[in-house]
Amino acid sequence: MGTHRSGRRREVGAGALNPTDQGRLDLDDGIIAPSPADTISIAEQARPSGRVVRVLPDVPAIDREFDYLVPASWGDGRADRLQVGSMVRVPLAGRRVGGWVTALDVEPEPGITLAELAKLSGVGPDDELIELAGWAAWRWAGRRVAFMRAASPPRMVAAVPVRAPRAPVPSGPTDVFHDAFELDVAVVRVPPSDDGVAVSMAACRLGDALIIVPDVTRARRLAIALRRAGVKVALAPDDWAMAAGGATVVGTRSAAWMPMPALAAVVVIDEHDEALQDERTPTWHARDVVLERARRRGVPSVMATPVPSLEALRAGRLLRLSRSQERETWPIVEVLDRRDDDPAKAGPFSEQLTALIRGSQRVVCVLNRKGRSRLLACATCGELARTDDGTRAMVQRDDRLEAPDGSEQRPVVCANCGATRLKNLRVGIDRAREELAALVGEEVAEVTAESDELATTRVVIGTEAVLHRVEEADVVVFLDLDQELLAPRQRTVEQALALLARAARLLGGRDRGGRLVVQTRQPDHEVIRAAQRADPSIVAIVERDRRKAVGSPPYGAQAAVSGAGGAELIETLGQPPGVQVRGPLDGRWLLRADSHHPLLDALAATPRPSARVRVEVDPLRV
DNA sequence: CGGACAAGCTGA
DNA sequence: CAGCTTGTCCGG
Repeated sequence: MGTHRSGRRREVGAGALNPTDQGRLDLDDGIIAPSPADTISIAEQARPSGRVVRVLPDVPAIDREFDYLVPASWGDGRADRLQVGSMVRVPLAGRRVGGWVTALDVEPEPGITLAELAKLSGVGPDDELIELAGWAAWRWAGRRVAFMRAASPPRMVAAVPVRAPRAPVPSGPTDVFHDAFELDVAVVRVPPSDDGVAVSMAACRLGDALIIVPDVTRARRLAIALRRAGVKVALAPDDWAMAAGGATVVGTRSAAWMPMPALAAVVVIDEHDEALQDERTPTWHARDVVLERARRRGVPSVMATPVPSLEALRAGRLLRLSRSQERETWPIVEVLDRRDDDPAKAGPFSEQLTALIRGSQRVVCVLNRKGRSRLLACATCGELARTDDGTRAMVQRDDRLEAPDGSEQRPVVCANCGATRLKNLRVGIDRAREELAALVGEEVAEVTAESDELATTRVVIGTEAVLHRVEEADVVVFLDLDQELLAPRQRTVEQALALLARAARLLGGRDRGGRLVVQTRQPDHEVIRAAQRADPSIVAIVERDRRKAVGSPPYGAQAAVSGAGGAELIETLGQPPGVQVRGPLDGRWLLRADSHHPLLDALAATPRPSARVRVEVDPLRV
């Protein structure tokens, strides 16, 4: 043996991934003809007589299926309980590993001595989820095992409970949500303070619904609300067994992989939220997983969000309130233009702002300090140091201004007045808190993601996390929205508007009188205009045109390749038709294509090097 | 991933 | 050339 090693290459042809058959990756090895010596040994091998099943071992690096014999001793009933998706333990290369049964009663490849299954551990993902895992492995250039894990119960489940007859859910209003489920895929633009109960109830009236929310707190709340209304709800991932028996499922992004034997409708609440995407590779997005699931099952999907992403708008039809109605659902937005403030002595608090904070009830100040990007402004005229297209902040490196990706450079000169002295606008949150406390003459609490007690002071300050920790406010102030507007990220602008929508949730609609205050040096920015006019379309249109022009998602496909094995992967990938390869920049390559298929098919057909590779499809940072 | 085995390196 | 490290292959 050993003479035909190099012939063992996995063939995953583009043909295996046409739209009707995307779930199947052909994982059989294309084995070349064995040598004569091998042929004799194969001929002498007796065909196994017992049942043979195919198993995908739970070892990400292997990502291949193997055949095993069902032990004769399993005639005690275990053999009957064995099904596609069963979780088993199998011997593999001298050790025992977990795995999933992916096919029953298969014809084993000849010439191989089969080992026996070692243990039947429990119930796992069904056919639908196994196929979906195959599709997701293609869609995010990941390993099937990663998705099979996501689709498996958190603790072993011995058997699926039999479901009691479904209690009817009382009929409800013929509202926008009712209409939305008449479409295949719909996006409903909801008020910023919408809690998702109405859309969820509309889904539950159709049968078992799969409902995705961005965080656990909302999942629990929603589950309680639905149970009160008489819906049988399984909370993901703990109620896995209940879901497998048939129930409405509510949960965070992991819920996208819960078993849904009687799926009737899919709901994604706060579709714009970045928490729906896994930041570890594979960087799968729960929205895209459940939309694909619904499509395959032929059931409707509704995404509800105050600020739909372009991906959502492209996937489904937009339904919205009338202009005047939608306007009522957003708070009043006040813009404090800081371009006129003396940059030499302007701190984070303008005079107007100080007065406003003194004269209000509950105030929440947001000063985001995520990311390391500094923000520079001209010390003379206050103009921000931005790239030519004005979309990103430039940083100072040695004697030059540079774009974060190095694509643009210029001397340290203000683009507006030509002055050469710049000032760093960044202020630490600690200093801002002290300054604010001195200005208002009272205690100001700092709220961070880590702080566990709710702040009791009238005025609080914090990073973005404060918007998740405080339920209600009369004034929410963004001390420095420019930080958000110029962050060197993909979807920066959409995320900035999402942040304002999140603040709007604490304030309620126009009639409550709450105020959303924004300090900025870009008062005409589309994000600010969109919030002022309560019209997220303003951002969507600008952003759509921008992304179409450069072909970024969803108007093109991107993948970032990095890690020790990156160079090798790029090498074997070569130059597939319709795929552009750029880089490396800081050890990272960027692949681009006009659509997913050429890019993802090429990645699927490229064997992974043994060294670690990170492939991010449609990455958040470019 | 982790074991097996081969090829390469070192020191006496 | 034993004894060890490093690299590559492969698993049913």
